[in-house]
Amino acid sequence: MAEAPKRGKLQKGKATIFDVAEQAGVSIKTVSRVVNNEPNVRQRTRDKVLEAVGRLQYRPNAAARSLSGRRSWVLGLIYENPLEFSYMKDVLNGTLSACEEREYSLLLRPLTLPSPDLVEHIERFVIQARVEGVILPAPMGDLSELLRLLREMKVPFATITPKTLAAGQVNVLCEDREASFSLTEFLINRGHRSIGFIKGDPDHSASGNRFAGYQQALEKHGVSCMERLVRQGYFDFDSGKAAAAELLDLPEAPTAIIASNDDMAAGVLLEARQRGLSIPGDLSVVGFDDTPLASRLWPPLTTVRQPIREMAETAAGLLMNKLNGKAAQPPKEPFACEIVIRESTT
Amino acid sequence: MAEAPKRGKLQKGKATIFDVAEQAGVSIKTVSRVVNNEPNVRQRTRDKVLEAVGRLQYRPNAAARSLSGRRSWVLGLIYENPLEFSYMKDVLNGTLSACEEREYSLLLRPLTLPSPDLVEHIERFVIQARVEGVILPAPMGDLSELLRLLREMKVPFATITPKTLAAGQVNVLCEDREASFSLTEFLINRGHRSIGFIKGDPDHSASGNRFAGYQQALEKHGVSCMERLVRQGYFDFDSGKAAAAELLDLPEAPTAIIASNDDMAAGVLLEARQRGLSIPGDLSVVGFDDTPLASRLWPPLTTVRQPIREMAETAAGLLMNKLNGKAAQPPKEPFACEIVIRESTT
DNA sequence: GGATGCAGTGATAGCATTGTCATATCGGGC
DNA sequence: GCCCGATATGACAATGCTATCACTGCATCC
Repeated sequence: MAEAPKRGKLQKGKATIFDVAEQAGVSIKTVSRVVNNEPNVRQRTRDKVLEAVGRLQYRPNAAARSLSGRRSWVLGLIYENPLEFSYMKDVLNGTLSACEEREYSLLLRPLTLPSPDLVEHIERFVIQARVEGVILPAPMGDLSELLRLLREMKVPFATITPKTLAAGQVNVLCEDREASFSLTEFLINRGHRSIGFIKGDPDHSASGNRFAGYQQALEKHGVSCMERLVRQGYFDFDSGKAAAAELLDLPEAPTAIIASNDDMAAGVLLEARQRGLSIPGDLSVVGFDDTPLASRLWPPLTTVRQPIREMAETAAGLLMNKLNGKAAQPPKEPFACEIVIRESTT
Repeated sequence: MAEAPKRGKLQKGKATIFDVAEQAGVSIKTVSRVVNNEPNVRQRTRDKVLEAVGRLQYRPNAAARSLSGRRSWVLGLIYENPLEFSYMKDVLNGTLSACEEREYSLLLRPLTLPSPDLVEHIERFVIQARVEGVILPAPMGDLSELLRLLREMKVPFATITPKTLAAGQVNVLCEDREASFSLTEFLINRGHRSIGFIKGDPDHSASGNRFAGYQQALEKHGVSCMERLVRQGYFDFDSGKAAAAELLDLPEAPTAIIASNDDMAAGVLLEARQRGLSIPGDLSVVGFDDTPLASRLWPPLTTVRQPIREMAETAAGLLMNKLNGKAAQPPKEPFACEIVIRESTT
């Protein structure tokens, strides 16, 4: 009856910092130092503590750590809801892998646009979970209201977008314009002069950039950009098919069509096939993004690929550096895109 | 200099339960009651508190709540790493939506199999983040080591798998066998008697079930199941294509091929096309899962769809019910699958 | 009229960690 | 042998919440 033990009996995996301290014969603060790799702990002490940690299977309690340290070690990923999956798959993989490396957790926040309770959602996200920083893959970087809100809440964020944002922001650039330029040039070099273009959703800044690249390539090679060869699409299969129908109905139909993503290109392929056109004999078709779809279509699609996964990983990494006061961003490598030539082009 | 205020000046979104209590003129415990919808608070008091909450933009701090309440309000989703995306997309959407509804957070844990440090990963996940329960989409339910580990750690889990697990477990069943049975029967009814089958990865129990459904349908209709018409695949495009090549090389090639998923069916389509076969004229092809790919292929693929998203949502919901001591699972609805007939079959 | 019960409320003790600051120890230099 | 500055360690408060239990009224019961 002398003195109740400070903590209850140990249960596997439920050891606390007190148990470790007791086992190692040091104070809890020292355990904390060791566990967090802080300096000023003698090697012998460190070893003792680590041994106790191992024996007790001690794992610091994330909640306590975050409450006490006023750091949540949580990153948020805000993305557009009906998600373009092959893109988000890469974003997700890249972000997760960066988080894992630095022992951050990742919280997902799908957003259906337009979102009337955006503020509500984001506040919940940021205040309640105390999210430290947010990753904004395209097209979230285009939502000025969201950016404003995040700035107002003083939550650092990293964008993956074709748009250059204010300096000092973490901003990994998609080279959409360059990619589109190369792709168009590729077609021109193959002899095409009448090249149709199907734009993407106007709310995505990628759409504008891809179109701009197309225009610039045409201009460079002295091919006039004809408005009648440009159609509006919305990044989905059906709009691609519909736009292709219009283009192919033209008296002087184009000999090649650039769709602003692979899904629309798939639509073009279907429309062409239903008209009995041979591809690439009668019509060359190219897409964007090199989704898994591209290689499974018939014929396999020539497309252009950006290293999305790496870009996301970089964005998350830079963001975490910023959160931890590490050096300003290392010179952003330019993440070159790559044309993947398959059989849908002559 | 009389008495320092108990808390510092308010900053937007940083109000604590003390601030709310002060504003509302009640104790912090009462605020806690209101915020957590606990009973035994007079309506007038409740209103006062809610008003203060609104004015101060108070959001309970998740870390403090979880530390104090010994509940993390976090669910884990463990999935196979190179993810089959269209499947995981549905799983993710369903799980997230269930979590959102009940104000849980979701943590992701991709697992690359085989995983030598599975134990390490899971322990980190479960102990450090204090994950309360885990969702295991197929094929994670097949990893007996993982299940054993979770049981040992006393972490409840919910599986989405064709396999029936021990009673009392949350276990949403995929009707793979039934789906495959229907699909095979569909082909038989269309007159096919020589039906090839490409199995999936033998490590996924779905593979076995899909094959079993095929066999049973053949048997029911008195069509003998010929071993030479069955090939092993691994759920990927290339293995599907290779298996198709073997089947089509047969002296008496099948008139229809069932691939155990859409990606392999896409491989079959490509192989058939390269041999100049007309589809569905010379060969009918069907897949599984109704991925976006299925409707974009040429010809669009007849396939069978299971309501994965709903299944995941249900699994997560049941799991959370269990965690909160709610009634045992309501009679599991049988999540019927549906044959999606497109143009790849006669 | 005193005991009983219960809805409504609050004081206080955790929860498991990190931050702050004080203290102990060490290794030299003289 | 003593002092100094740096290094190493610990005591204790703070974090923001929930759990526990005690307390206050007030209606009900015999």
